[in-house]
Amino acid sequence: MNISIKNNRASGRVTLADVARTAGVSPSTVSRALRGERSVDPALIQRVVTVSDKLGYVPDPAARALASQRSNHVAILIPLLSNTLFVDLLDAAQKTLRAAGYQTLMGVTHYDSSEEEQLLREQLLHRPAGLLITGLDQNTATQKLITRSQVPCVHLMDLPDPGHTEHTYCVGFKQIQAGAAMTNMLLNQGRKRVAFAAAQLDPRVMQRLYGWRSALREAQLYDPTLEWLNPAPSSLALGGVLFEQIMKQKPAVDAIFFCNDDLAQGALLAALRLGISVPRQVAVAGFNDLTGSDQMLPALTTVRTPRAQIGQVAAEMLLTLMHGETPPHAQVNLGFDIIERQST
Amino acid sequence: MNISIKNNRASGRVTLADVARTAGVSPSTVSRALRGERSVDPALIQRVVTVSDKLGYVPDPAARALASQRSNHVAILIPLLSNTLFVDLLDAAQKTLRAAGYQTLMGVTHYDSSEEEQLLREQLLHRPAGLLITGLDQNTATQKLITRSQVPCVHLMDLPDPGHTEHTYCVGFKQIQAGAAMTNMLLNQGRKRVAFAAAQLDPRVMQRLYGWRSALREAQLYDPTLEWLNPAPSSLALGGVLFEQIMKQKPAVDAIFFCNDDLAQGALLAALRLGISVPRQVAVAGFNDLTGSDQMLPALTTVRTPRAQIGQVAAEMLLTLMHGETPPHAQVNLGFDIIERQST
DNA sequence: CTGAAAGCGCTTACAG
DNA sequence: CTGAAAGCGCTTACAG
Repeated sequence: MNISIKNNRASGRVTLADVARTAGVSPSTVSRALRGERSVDPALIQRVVTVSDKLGYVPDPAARALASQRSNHVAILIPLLSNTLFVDLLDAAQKTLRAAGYQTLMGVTHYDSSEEEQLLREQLLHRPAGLLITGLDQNTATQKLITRSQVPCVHLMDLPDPGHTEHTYCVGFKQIQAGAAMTNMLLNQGRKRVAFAAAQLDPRVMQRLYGWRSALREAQLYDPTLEWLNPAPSSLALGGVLFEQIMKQKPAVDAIFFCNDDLAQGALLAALRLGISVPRQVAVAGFNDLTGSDQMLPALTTVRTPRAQIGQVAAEMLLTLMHGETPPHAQVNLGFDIIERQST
Repeated sequence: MNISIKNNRASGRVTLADVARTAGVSPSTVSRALRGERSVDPALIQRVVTVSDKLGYVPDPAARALASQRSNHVAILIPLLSNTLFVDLLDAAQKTLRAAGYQTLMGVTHYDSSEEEQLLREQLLHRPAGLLITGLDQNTATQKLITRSQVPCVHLMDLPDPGHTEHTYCVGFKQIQAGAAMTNMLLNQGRKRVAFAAAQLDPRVMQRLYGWRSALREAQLYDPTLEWLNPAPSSLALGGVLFEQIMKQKPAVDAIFFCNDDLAQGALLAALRLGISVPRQVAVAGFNDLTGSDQMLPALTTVRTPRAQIGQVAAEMLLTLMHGETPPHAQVNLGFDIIERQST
């Protein structure tokens, strides 16, 4: 007796047809039963599942994708892999999605909207079941691609202004509010000359800048010469450079709010090197609460952003959408926390 | 006239059949021409390519995968996303692979060999064209999966002992040599009581430990009580803790070699907090040259590992393998550099 | 060098 | 609730 009578294909793969034959039902029924489609006799479901398990049947994703025009891939677009922020997002989303049976297709845009568009085009070929995309600032072509593809999409990290785009799904927090909140905290501590130092200058960084501006304007302390905007990529080293520049050119500054923790950490290390006392002479604040910020000397005051949670909640919202259901809220605000440590 | 006479399918998608019809050749020929198969009339290739471009034809990956039993996915398995080391690997590999038309399927194993096995099983369902996998320490089931799948595979970050596994493709460096080299450098600087502090304790960390041991044994300075091995995940905070422990319990130690830079950075920050002078009282060395190590105070002496290069070269080797060719060398040693800074 | 035909392994209207 | 049939869009022996 040859066991292979159950399965006479060359590949050795157990197919849906094998399960159907063994269970004594049609392939259609196996397909429906296994996908949990309603309107299949519970007894049959039971039988099909049993046989399927016994034979060790696993559906072929390619065949499924071809027939249904929808794969089990979920595409995710992030700007960079060199910023832990986005890696945390990716990690959390990927974990949630995998648990639900989806494979993550990652794309790195390098903050380049045409690269983003090209990447999306490629990913769309795989007919992803869903799409996760960082930010709200896609170019027109990309927006069209998303709309036309009909693929459910959730945006990460930011929220639109109220009134606009009610139909855009997103999970994040108000960057502008976070920028204002940290600035206000510094003002409440009695700081009068608060600089804003930023790199990369992506749309979310700009929002934080606007928050800083509005808080200072409200306090009648806005001084445009205290904006230090550098389009270069964010890094520890650049933070040190910016810090030194500011201290040299604006010695009266009594606080510096950096748009990202790596810059602020670099500033703290530069302060140690230069013998500048933080926070006595100048307060230093960061953004994101990245690894190491709590270990710095002095420990860094920063804004803790719920990026892992954003990744997870966005993935869950996407899952809902992919099931054809409507999430209770199209926009989810996960907020942020001001973490006061010793650097301010 | 309706342009859609060229294409009467509901999906609106331009298919290979559309190209064949328009070019006046058979689908087989289009398929062959587009995949650059030898033995197609150059004139026909020309014609097919032109028509294909004009119609904007893009092959459907799912159909291709189903028919050919091979997708354009490349699976990559890494332990963690929270260690920049692996993210650098992923980033470089992904970049190289994408340029060659492949989509990266990432799997995060959490240093768990049965999770690794499960992940690989899932990835194999997508019939990847190639596989990149961190380390050489897969469990038996995983090894069998790889072998049976016939999918070309390249291992990352480590090299096998000479003599064994000539048929295992890998790109990395000798972890044991790197461990010994850093230890010898410390000894050459006149250090006599060199501790080794490690976390995570994955196979590569253990190799570094063996390198440290052998160097100290050779110098007749080996002291087993100077091994600080902690299985917890590596982090800045843990580095600080280990540093404090060692200094308290082994005050005579004059150098500490940490198995990873995050630990060493944490140690440096702890030293600042505790008022312990580095390198005067104790030298501190790390491993990997991660972001920020050059910015520390004092700047961290470490082993620079060519992880981005490893990711790229491994991807290139995999590409060769996927084309059915044999790479000139099955094992590529990319070496490492000792970076002497101020902490030693 | 080229084509007709079968097949990859599923899903999904369409009937019943 | 179930099944027969067509079809998803390619590739690949097999002939010629």
